[in-house]
Amino acid sequence: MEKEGCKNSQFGWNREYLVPLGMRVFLFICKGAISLSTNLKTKNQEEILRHTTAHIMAQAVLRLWPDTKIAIGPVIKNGFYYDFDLEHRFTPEDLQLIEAEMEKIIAEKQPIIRQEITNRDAVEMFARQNQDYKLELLEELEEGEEKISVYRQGEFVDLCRGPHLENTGQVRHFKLQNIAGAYWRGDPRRPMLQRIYGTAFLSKKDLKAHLRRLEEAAKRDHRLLGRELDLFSIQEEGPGFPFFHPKGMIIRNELEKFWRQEHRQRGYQEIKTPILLRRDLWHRSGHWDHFRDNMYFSQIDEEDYAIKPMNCPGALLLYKRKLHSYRDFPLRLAEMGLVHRHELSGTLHGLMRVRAFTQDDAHIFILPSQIQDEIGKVIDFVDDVYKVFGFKYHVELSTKPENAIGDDAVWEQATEALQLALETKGLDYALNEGDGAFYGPKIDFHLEDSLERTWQCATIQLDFAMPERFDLIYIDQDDRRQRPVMIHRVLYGALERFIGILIEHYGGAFPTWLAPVQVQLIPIGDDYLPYAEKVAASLSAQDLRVEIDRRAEKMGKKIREAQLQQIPYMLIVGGREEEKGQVAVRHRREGDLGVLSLAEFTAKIKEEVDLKKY
RNA sequence: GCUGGCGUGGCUCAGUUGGCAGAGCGGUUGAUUCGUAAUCAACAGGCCGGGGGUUCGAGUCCCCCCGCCAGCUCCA
Repeated sequence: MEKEGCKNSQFGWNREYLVPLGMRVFLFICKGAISLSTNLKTKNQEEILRHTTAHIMAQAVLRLWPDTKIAIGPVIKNGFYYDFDLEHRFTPEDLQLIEAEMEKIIAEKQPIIRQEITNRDAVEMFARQNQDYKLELLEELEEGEEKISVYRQGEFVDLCRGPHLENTGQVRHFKLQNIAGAYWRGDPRRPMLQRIYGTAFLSKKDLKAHLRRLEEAAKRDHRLLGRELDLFSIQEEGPGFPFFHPKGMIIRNELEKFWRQEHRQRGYQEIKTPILLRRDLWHRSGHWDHFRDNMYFSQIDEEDYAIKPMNCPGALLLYKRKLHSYRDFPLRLAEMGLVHRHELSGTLHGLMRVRAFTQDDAHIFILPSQIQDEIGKVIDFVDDVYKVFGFKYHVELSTKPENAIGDDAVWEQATEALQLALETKGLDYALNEGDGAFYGPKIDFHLEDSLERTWQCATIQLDFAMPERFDLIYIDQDDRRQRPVMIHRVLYGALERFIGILIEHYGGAFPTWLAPVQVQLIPIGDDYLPYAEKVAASLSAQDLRVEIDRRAEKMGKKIREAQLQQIPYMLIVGGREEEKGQVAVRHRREGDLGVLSLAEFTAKIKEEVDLKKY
């Protein structure tokens, strides 16, 4: 590796950034630097590139606003960010300014030098620069690491593990994307910093492709499509409380229909529990202590009530209405339960994050000996359902949170049971420490949407605590009273969020079984309206959703609008079709499919609907 | 909730230094009856998010509130 630049740079440093006397500087310079020519995997190369770009961005910001305190600047999926603390508030125009300054730093081809210094020397150096956040980071490093590494490029130096590129000139294709607030160390009690997000790629082509992908994803935004396709809306009068329009209801109802079929086949019974229940129930369940901040309350006849944020207490009351035998188990009670949660206003997001939503819940009461088997069945159920939609997902196991009920031994037992079930199924999973529900550990299924964000949808929670609190019992084979175990689970998660994800997943082009309008009839002129009516009636009789475009518009316009509405099939009917009892079929993706008899078309689309093809 | 940005017909957006609220799309009506992604014309449509203030005069300037957007935190 060529080190020429490094030599020069020794003299290029700004005085105040000079290493304190006596500090042991290891100038094996580019040792921690990585040349782009090395045959590292592209992903690692991209990460290194992005990390270096983050440093260049911080350097540029410091040049433009010298009083800036820099916090941290890690690589994230598809990019990087850096957090800054400064008086000036960044504007979108500033991003261009910063980019221009970055271009200068890149043109300077500054060598990037790794140095290993003692913590004390680092403290001295960052103290001189008033980099308080770095000092805080150093305090935490103090214990473990004697030597810490810093990376230097020109006048800029940052506490960093590396690795980095050899010099700033190797960064070519980058873009600063947006500005946002972020708490220091993610802690709401700490100062709010200004975060700049950006990305960088090895080639111009990759960068362009990535930016194009983002644009494409933005076009699929369910909030946009929800309006364009007239599926739902959220009015100013009810932030976080979505309205479902007639077309959105069709999707919702189809999802529920599918859900009910599947549950019936798997031995679930459906229930419905009230939305409002007395407040003392919520004390008993632990929600008052652990979930109060997210709950809505009300008064009826001077009694305090709570609007349910979860369905479990209702299901528990239903369980307790009679004595159960071990022979009843697994007792599977499913509920499309409408819950309300007071989410922070800033977190609301279309259908993805709302304040009222319908969980496709179920509470399964089992013997302790049935845990493995039943959890396995639920895992299979989730997989079967997601397959129908063609979703990618990953699984996480969440363990005991700080804010929990029940003792440690029980938690351990429950967590191990879930772990075992996952391993039995051979599923890879990530461990999510401390992220369980307050009453039990859980397995979460995360779906990936078009922007590569992940959303928690299905979750399976094992609960020993609620049965205890509600003193649930069953009678075992020896006529003794025993405590059942309870599983809480959802598949879609929340219908609202799931629909939001579906909208983005399909880009509005719903598979025919879900499409609000499955067939759009397009008569070429008024003369053929009667025939169109006849065709429509025939299809409707087959339980298909048909609309006729009766407007006095030209065919081209009717087709265009049906295309924009992403209607799966357009049937163009004129004199030629009427004569032979046929329809001219156009598919939204495949275009003109030619002429079919009405019977042929009906059979084709029926099959597509029945098989839930997508 | 926090930080920053933004609110003008249904939608996308114009609107000089404060001086008569506009366009395109959509809608309605009329004409047109058409063969695989936009026919023509006319008309209607706005408490410029809400409330205070400054001013002879506020869409425009100031303050408060509400909502939305990007994130943070939190979550189905």
